[in-house]
Amino acid sequence: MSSSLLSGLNPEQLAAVTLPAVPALILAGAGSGKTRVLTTRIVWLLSTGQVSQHGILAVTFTNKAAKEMLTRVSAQLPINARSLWIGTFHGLCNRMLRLHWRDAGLPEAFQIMDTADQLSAIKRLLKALNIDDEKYPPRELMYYINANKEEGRRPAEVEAWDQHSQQMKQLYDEYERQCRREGVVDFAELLLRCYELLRDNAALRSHYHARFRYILVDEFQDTNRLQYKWLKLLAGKGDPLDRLLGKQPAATASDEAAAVFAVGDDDQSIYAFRGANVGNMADFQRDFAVETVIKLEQNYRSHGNILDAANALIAHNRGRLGKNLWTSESAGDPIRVYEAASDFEEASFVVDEVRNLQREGTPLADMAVLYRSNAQSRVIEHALFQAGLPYRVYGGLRFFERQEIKHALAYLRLIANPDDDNALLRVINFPVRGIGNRTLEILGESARGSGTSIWQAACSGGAGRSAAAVARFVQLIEGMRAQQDGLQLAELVQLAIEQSGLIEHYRNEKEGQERLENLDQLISAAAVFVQENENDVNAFLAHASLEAGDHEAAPGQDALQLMSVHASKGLEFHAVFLTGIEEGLFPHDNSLNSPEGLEEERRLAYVAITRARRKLYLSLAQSRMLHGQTRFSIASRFLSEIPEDLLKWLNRGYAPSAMPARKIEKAAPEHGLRVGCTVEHAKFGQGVVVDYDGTGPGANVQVNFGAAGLKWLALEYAKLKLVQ
DNA sequence: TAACGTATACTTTTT
DNA sequence: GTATACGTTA
Repeated sequence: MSSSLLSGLNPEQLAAVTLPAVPALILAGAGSGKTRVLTTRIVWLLSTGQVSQHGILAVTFTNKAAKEMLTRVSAQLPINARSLWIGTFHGLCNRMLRLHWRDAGLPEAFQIMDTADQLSAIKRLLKALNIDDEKYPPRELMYYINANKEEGRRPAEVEAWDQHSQQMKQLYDEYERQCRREGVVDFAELLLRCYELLRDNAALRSHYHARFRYILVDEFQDTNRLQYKWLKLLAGKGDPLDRLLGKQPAATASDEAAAVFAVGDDDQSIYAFRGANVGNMADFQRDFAVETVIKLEQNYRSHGNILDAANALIAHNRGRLGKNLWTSESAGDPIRVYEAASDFEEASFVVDEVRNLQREGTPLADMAVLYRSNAQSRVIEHALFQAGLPYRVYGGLRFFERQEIKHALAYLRLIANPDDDNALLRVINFPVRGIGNRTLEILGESARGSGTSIWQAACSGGAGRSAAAVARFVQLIEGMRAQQDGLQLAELVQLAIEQSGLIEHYRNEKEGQERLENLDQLISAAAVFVQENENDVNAFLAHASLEAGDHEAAPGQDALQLMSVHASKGLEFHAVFLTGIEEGLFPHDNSLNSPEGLEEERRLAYVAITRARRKLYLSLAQSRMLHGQTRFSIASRFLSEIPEDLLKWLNRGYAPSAMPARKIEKAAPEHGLRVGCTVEHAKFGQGVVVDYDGTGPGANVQVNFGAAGLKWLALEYAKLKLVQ
């Protein structure tokens, strides 16, 4: 082992990297060198000969993180990237299911549905079963199905008390049937199927159990219940319930269990809304009898004031595992706070300040504007555009989600598996070939009547008036299928987009130029995929579903980074502008119903603050356009949770001279209060007048007190003091 | 069958 | 304010 591998690690990092084969929980604070610890441990394990490349499994949440890990490991060791099982939960499960499709009860060419595919599959199911989608909204059903799968529950295990829940359960069951009939799996199914495969197949389980002696988990706080159960099974810790049911042999001796190295930060858990369960961290310690907990608290990213602010803020959360970041860096600049009269003014503040920083030599790409919700980006984008500052917005449509790409992939899917009704319905009439709704209804009914796919129904004719058009479509697909042998993947893609008429169609469309370019890029993507992986359509299609591509606009040019706080997790910037720290926005109104919701918002703010290396700006707007109307708000409670001495108000005492134009619909009130005024209440503190009713002595005003809520008050009794 | 217009809703998001 | 979804009309 080269000594340089471990040099430069701090004592805690070194301890974590060189742990023996024991279960361990690493609490890695923001900027504490988490990725470095993970990759160095892998390299250390391999280079000291403790384990072979086959014996390690490392799992992450995002493809980006997996790629990063693989790149860093292979930079330090000559490894065969394919023999190392480093990937996302879904990627690794897909890998296992492709290897054991028969044991998993899947067709060899099973296809993966992304969220959009799943939603349309559900809509189609509801239509076929004649279910009122007002009473059973497709989105709700999708959420229900995924939530159950992520708890590891099949329809049979779902409890149902009343009529509605029984129907939901029934629909879950029907949905599964439909998926089976069409040979498709959704994202949650990949995990559940893989879990069940290991649970029910003792031979496979012991094979993988013997193989993966070291399991490393990144972002452990974001795991959901099913992911945790999967990990437990893979590590040889079994599932106590299944053991009781006799579905699994008695517990293997604990020394046989794989060494699970879980890295996470409970303070950065911001995905509870999509099923992440921070409780897994406590469960892990209990279930695996974890004795080694290492805290990485030294932060190598930010200046002291920024860390102090983050620490002070997050200290307001309860039930933390406990951690305090520190740095050997100086305190640095204070955190600058700017209170703007409107969202426009907030945006122009950002523009001015970005220009200043740029003049000082900070590259635009090293500055980020963060916001709680994507809708906030518009105003900022507008201001940046006007100012001629280049910027990039994260969170747009991704490559494999583009309409033209999904269409092209649908043809490929039909080549691989014509029973994929989702794919068939997407393109049977695109480009238009005179197959309308009525025809599809007939085909759908006929398919359902005989329990087959629509493709089968289309093949057996009987499509009514459009029979000829349907027959031509069947021939088209059959023709493509017949030609696929011996073709390179890229050639097959080209063939599909040409023969389907997609190229022709977009060539005739006014705005089709970009789409044509994207289709061209798809051919290139296929060529690259074959280089890096294998010449296999199914593998390519899985790749397209699991790795929808970059979320960002074209890189290259130096550009300011715009993104939601969620999207910023894991990134860092010289300067960070956290905008819209207002009650109702951040914390968001929808999160205020529960204490857990508020705590997640606070963690979100913690994540945002800890993205900044040197300069942090917090800004808010007293009024902003939201959903087409002006909203007034007061400063976020999070602002008051940061010690005042860390903050530098750039315009405190600033009088809102230019209150935004607002149509006066009501007579001028006699009480002198106007919408937008700040008032003080003895009990509720400061708030903003949002609305009023009446003008005389019996008048009521509605005030947003932020933390204390939105309240209607009778002016006569509530002694409101006008502030400023 | 397709295009066009009006109604509706809407935090955050990876796989 | 904007995207999307559905219903109506040519």
